[in-house]
Amino acid sequence: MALFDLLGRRWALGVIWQLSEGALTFRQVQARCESVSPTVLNSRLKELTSSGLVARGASGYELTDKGRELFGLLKPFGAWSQRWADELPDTQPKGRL
Amino acid sequence: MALFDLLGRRWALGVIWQLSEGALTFRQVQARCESVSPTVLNSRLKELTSSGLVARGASGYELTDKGRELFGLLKPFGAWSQRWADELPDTQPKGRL
DNA sequence: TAGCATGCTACAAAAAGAGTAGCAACGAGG
DNA sequence: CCTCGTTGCTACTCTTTTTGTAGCATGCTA
Repeated sequence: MALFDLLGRRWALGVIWQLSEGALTFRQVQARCESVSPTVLNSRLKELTSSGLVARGASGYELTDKGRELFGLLKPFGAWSQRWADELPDTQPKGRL
Repeated sequence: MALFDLLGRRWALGVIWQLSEGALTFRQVQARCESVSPTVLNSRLKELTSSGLVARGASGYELTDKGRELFGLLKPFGAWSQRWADELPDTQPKGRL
């Protein structure tokens, strides 16, 4: 459950997803996750770093081996979410309570 | 990203995980996710229901076919998180900022 | 030295979540 | 019919998390 606690925070999954395509600087991550505030991004980055999923390399933040492992598990979600969105024409995927 | 937005809310992943073992009543889910408040549980359940991942059956809430598909993708996380927790002896998995 | 990008912190306001109470609806037992 | 217990859920208050905007310190280039 600790993993779900870590990943169940806003932008945690998004950051990992963005980082999977290669190392990114702080501001690059920020730009790709459009509405993420630097405060939260910094928190997520610290959490993910101290969890050994992300590390700082020469060219910015990047996934560690563990992080890439996790992304391997996460990758199928991309394709699945496509189909899911397609087959969900009548409901609002972004439905906020 | 809509999927990550949905799953990146507290207890969303946990609820799906619990429901994977069979239908549960509202209070049963509540009991298994120890610290989830009824307010949030109700929100998550509504969100997941309107996203077509969860439905109400005779014996409570249960995963739909889509929900079970998603759980199929989620399942490997269980084993992976074990190893991850083992290899992370010096940091706090529950580290709150 | 001036300019610019980067990583990050400060701070206040807003949103989400936790925790506790309690209500309406239902069935079982008396 | 009247309790008793269970269930799904809402109300309400308080705390934590997230947002949004500013801005600072550092490092590089010119």
